[in-house]
Amino acid sequence: MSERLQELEDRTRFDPAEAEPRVLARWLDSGLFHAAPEGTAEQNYSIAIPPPNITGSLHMGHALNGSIQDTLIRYHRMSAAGSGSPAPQTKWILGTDHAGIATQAQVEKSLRKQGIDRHELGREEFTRRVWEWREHYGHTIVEQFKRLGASCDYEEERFTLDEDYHRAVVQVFVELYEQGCIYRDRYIVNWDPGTRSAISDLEVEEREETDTLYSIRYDLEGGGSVTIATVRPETLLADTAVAVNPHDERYRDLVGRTAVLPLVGRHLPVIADEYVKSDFGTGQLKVTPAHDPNDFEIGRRHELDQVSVVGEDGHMTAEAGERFAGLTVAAAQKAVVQALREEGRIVAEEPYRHSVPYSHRSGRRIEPLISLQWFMRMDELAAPAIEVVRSGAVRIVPDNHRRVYLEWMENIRPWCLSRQLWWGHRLPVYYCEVCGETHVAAEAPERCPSCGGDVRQDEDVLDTWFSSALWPFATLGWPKDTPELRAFYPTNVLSTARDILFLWVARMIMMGLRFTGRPPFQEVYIHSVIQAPDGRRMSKSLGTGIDPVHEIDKHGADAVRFGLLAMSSSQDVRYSAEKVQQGQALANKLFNATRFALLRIDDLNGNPARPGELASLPRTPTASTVEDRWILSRLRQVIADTAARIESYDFSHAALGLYDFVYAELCDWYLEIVKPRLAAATQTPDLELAATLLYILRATVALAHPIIPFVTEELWSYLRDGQDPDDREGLLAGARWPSVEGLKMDADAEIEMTRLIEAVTILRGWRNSVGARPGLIVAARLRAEGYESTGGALARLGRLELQDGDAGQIDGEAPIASVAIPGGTLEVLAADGLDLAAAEQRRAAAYAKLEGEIARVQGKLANAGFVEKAPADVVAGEREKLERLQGELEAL
RNA sequence: GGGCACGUAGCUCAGUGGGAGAGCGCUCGCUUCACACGCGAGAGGUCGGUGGUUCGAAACCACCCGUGCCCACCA
Repeated sequence: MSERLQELEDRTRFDPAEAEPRVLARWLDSGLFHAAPEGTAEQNYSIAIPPPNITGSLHMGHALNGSIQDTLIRYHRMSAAGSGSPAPQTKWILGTDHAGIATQAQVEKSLRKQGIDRHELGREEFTRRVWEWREHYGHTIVEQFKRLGASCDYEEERFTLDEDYHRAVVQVFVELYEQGCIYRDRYIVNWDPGTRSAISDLEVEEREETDTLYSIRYDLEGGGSVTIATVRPETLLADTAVAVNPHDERYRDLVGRTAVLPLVGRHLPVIADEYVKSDFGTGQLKVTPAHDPNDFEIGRRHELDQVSVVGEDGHMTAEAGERFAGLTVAAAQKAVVQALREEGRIVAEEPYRHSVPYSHRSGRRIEPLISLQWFMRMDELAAPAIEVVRSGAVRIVPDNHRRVYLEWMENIRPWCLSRQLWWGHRLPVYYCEVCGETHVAAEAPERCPSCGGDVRQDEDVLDTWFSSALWPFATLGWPKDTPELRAFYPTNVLSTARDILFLWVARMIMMGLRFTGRPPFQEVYIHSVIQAPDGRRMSKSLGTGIDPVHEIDKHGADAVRFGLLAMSSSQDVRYSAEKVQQGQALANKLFNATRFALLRIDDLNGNPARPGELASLPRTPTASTVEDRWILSRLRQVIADTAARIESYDFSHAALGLYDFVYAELCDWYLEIVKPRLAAATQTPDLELAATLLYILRATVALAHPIIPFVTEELWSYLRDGQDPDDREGLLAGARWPSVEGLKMDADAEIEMTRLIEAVTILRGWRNSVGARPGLIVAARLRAEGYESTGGALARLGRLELQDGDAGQIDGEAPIASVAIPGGTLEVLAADGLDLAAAEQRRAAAYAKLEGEIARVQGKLANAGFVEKAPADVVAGEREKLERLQGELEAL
């Protein structure tokens, strides 16, 4: 026995903590994960990772998506191996996102702990500190992806703020500006007082809340009054009109009159606008153009004044008047209500349930306010992006997301691009200090091109998603025409969670089409969201988060990968520790099955000390026994199923199908059946069995590799024969996907084995019910058809001593019991100490059940409707079934 | 308000037109010479409800009840 096998013999269980770091190191050293920029994207396979934030650490979503992508990548890398010369390349594009707001907030927080405010440092020093922070902490998540076994191209890690990347961003901005898509406007935006920046519509989260709806009376000049309703009385200070619906008969006379704003005394015109719903409240609406998006539109239509009373810091401005200036919005609300009450202007107060906007970033309540920002018109970019999805050039899986995408795109609105932050891509916009002209250019002008005056760059940075939108091509060197771009763009699939379908996926499609003329990927796979076991959202703040790295430490990366894939489905799922356990069990099972077989093969080989011997075994198994033919037939099936399931993103069935094959077919039946052959072979070498076993194990380990790469790689180091030219670096990660060529679908073997399995199961049940201990060998006589090749296995697995003899007696003895099995019966002869009463009970129950089934089938066949209308094969099937059941009944 | 899902064994989920399944948990038995993270055998289900289509419905349709998610500018 070789030293390695000797060592294997002592390892009775697979220890991920010990093996995984070792395997990972070999992978990283091998260079196998690096894809050479050769060939075309049509030949190659590529995926661009959704770039994790540098602030992040691996959470369940990353772990699931990492498992999904790595399964795809490894499967395709293996499929490519040996498929041509040179083999197609498989690349998983890796990188991280600078994540403007999130990162800035994180670094600000850590500075604050040291008592430093970013404004003390100034912009340049602050961004320097962020870069420093990134050097220290920004790679955590990449290291964690390695723990998961993710086979990204680590040799080329991108970052959305790299110089090259920045050039791409600037070029896109400048072009879109020159084409008139990007413009600057004073517009009402979602202002986040927490980050003190504008944010986009998509970063706003609505929450249902109960507030007080106040009805407030405004006097009209010349007598009379109007009554408006509001949940935000403090914004009344910024009212510049009162509006009614033009078709509202009640208020026709009011239009054109003037209302007097309480507390302030401002004169407000009463205007007519279609927006006002006559049937809501009093049908009279206060108009606050500076603090409500709808009122802003009304204001534009009627050229109303804009009075801003809420400032960017979330406090009331000077325009709110002396009494309120400087108060927080909440305090101002109380003060305004108090003042109105004193004046007797509050007509009614009632609780009111409505949705309130909050910042997804800071958690603070959004203050709509007017601000000078950069925007991008989207309709022109959206049109082709709608078309590619509509036509199927880009396929969204599962396809119920397709409609959601299309509907959003069809109603797309301008995108607020600028953010009042320091960390990010600074806008390539320059203003002349002298003539005030705006210049948008890739290179900063030294002086104003118009008047020669000094220029200053816009202070703002771009929304992070603007740079993310370029990810699939900016990472490959665009706008230069690089070999990388030719080899890997467009990518094959984008795998991501649903929550960034609009934020990111839609924008990548738009930008990809606009700047490369092609969609950035052919398919979008939207994976599940993993919820906490109790169905709540997994989140740190709720305390419901489960740390995948911790789970990897505990159960191994294979277990976590298997578990997550097995959990995933087309909808959200709850985290299932049991599935991870199942994965761990599978890894261990496969390890032990291989270990067992290898140690026996060493014996079979007939020669203890020649490791090369295995290599000289026949490459293709010559299956001559029924169990060999059967397992190879099943192997063919599981290889084909697994491939089809991976390719159709059906990961849970890929994982569970693999589990079933390994557990049930390979271990419970095949290995159990061949054990006597293995035992016999210790005397006489059995190279045919050795070859078959090796063949099956190599194929099984290889087909499991995309899902559980670590344990399979470890096993490959024992199984590889060193002769395969495609066995790159001696690693399974570079070996080829098992072929179904040479594997036959063997229907006869499947029928025979199914019969055997059923018979053994029935027999074991019988033994259990009569209290036959495993050690007790029961003498029996087989009176059934179809066990010509499997009788030996039946005897061994059923712990029987099969005897020949005429029906009805042996040595003058009549059978003491009979057990119905497919194709006949098994007559049990003398056996002491069996609880035959229990067996009789069991038999009676089986009999009753059979009778019931027969009655049901007979009823069906007696039904004229069924016989006439059901398909012929179904009817024939029922007839056959009836016959079989009657035979079984007879036997009982 | 509009849209998309989901409701199957104690738990988490498969199954989507012809004999109710898996993993875990539970019960019983087993140190059977790979694995006790193991092996074998069991118990456990009016497939949310009602009606319809069909020879036949867990599956298809309608409505109802319950749960979740997304989108949306009614103060």
